[in-house]
Amino acid sequence: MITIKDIAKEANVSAGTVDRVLHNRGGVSPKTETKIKKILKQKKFKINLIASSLAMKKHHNLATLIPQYDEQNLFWKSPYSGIQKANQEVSAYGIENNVFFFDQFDPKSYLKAFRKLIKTEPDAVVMVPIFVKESHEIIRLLHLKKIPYIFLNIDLKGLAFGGSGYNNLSYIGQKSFDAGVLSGKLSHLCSKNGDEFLIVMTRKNIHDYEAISDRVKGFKSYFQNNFPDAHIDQLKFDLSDGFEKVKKKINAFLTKNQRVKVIMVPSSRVSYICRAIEKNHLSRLKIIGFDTTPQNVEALKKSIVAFLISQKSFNQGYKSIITIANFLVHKEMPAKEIPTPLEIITKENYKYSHSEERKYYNEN
Amino acid sequence: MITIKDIAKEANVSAGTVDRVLHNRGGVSPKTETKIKKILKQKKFKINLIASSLAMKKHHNLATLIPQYDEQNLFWKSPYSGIQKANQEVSAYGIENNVFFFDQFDPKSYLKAFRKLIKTEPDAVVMVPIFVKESHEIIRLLHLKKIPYIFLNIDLKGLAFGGSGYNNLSYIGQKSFDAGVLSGKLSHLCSKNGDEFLIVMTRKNIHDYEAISDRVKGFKSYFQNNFPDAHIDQLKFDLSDGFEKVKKKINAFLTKNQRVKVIMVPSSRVSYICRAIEKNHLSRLKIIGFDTTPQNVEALKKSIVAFLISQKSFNQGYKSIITIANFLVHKEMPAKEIPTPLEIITKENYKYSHSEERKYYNEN
DNA sequence: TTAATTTTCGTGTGCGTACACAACCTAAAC
DNA sequence: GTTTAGGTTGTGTACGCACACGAAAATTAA
Repeated sequence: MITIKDIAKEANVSAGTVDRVLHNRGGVSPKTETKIKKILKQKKFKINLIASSLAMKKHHNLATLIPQYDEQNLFWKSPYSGIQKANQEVSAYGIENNVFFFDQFDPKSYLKAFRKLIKTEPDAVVMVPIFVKESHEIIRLLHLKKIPYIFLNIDLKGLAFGGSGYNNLSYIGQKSFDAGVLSGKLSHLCSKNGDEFLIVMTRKNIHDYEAISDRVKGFKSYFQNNFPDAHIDQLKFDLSDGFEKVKKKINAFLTKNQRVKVIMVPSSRVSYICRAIEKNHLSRLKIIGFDTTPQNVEALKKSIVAFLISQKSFNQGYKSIITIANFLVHKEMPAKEIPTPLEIITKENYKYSHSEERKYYNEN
Repeated sequence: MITIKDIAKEANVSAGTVDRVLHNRGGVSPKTETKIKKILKQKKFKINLIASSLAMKKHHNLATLIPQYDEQNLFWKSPYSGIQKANQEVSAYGIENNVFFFDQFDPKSYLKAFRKLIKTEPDAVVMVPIFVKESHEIIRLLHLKKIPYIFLNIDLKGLAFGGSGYNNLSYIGQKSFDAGVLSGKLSHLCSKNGDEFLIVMTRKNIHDYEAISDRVKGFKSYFQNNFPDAHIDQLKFDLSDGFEKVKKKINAFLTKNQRVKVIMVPSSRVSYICRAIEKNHLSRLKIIGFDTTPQNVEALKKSIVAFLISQKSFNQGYKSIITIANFLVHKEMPAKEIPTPLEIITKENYKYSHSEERKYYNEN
């Protein structure tokens, strides 16, 4: 292993000088600089990240703003687990991450959590910008205080204060449109000529609306581009609709439209829909949904759901922290968009995915 | 962040003493030991791995034995890229990995590469045990020299020298049978009642035989368990069969058996088979194959292939090195089997997978 | 009681890098 | 020739931990 000292000796200078050219810190004569650079290349010197980050050890202070999960809504447990794992890893680099939770249905709790957050004077923020108006305020403040921030899971677009768009370092999440396209492809693959398709939308989590509508757009666009004659129906339910009403409506529809053979549910509530569908309909249906919530996986295992498209939200949470940590410690500029893989999950490959995640689920 | 010094101060001892109880190095009175342990727990002290591995700096010496890739056979490029990435990461931990290549069709080159390898006196070995007899010899020597080893990609089973099986620390690779089951599921999903299925086997890479036959077994077992009436045909080609012969045979078969609608190729040679099939047949076929070689991905993008099941061999290579590095540095015992996720790749989600891998492909 | 051991513990150094500070050297200004 | 400013370079310390060495304390033997 080549060290700075080795290079220094070779170039007849001190380690400090080598360090200066390594970091373009200036104050080195052109002559010695080129000399050192040559030796650096020749000996293939690579900075020892271990020693480097130990030496830096600027204690960084992160903050994360995400929705609280509960029994009814486990979706946000997964990214939180990923965040926890990342927290553990980066703590050795002198990075501490404070997580602040809010109620995903209550804008006020969102602002309240942020006020607590900002008091800790974080060096960077990871946030899930659920509420448009409130997020705008939050981002304005972050912008003012020059605190870098990244978006997790929701790619909020909005006019920033210097012009152009928000200045989030990066967005980490799924490309919902493409996920929809994929669901279209899968739907088509498991259909035959003459089959009809049904999209079932629930609007339980209003904030998902953007992502859900993008998925629907992607789904439709797949057929538009490849099989424009395909017949696609759509059912919409609202928060106010109780389970019984959903049940009635959907089964009536399926009875009337016997040629519907594939159902796509563009949200994580596919298992809920499945429960509403009567057995005699289920047998002819291929059902495709999103996200590997415990209930959805259950339906997958029972072969009620054919495919789940996972956004690997555990990895999203994990990656968000790692990304911003690398930015703080190694000044590594992240990509503006870090899309999550679109993972196709079936009964047969579920057990091989999410293995690290399961470890964390059980530990907490 | 809690440091050893913090603990030492709290316990009115020196850092050295704390270090002794942390590593069970003995020479500490029971009284102070319990006291320190209590504070350790109470303060939730975690060793700073960064500083730890910097201080240890035991220079470990790894060795890897894998097949050489070439233009004809790009399969092994992918794990090698993963290994390279891992090499770079662990080099900071004072771990150096020497890679030795051999010709995957030549047992002699396998032994020759190993002889070179063993001269470097490695502390641990990552190997792809392609040849049964020769591997037995190699493993015997490793066993004798008490050098730990792990299997990559091929889970060779054999009687060891103390009894029971080989003592590889771990196997990292795909569970071929389950991959076959998955291919069965996908095949069935994109078929309709009365469709027939065709398995096309090529035996170009003889060493894959085990994995390939396991995939076929898995495929069949899926139908056995779920749709025992399904009609499954099988075509086998040999090394000696030229492309023209393959073409003739397969097209004749497809002409004769018009009800064949799904083809499963249990190897990475699916694009080769596709090239052999005439256009008029292709249009009615759904084709499923394995591994994301450049040619296969090309066929996927052209919608000739419907699904590829990827074994993420880049990750396999990467993980093999990381695993053994963790074993050497942190004495972390790996799982006996580390199965790779069974990733389902379609035209629509390809671009979101293998993103890190592509980076390495381009760099090298 | 003192000497010889053994147990228990503190100190110091090094791992490779980052960075502040000090020291030096050159050349211009007086 | 002396001063001074500016450009260059060397030195020292810290980061948190591991480990060797030796000192102090406790125990046993004489």
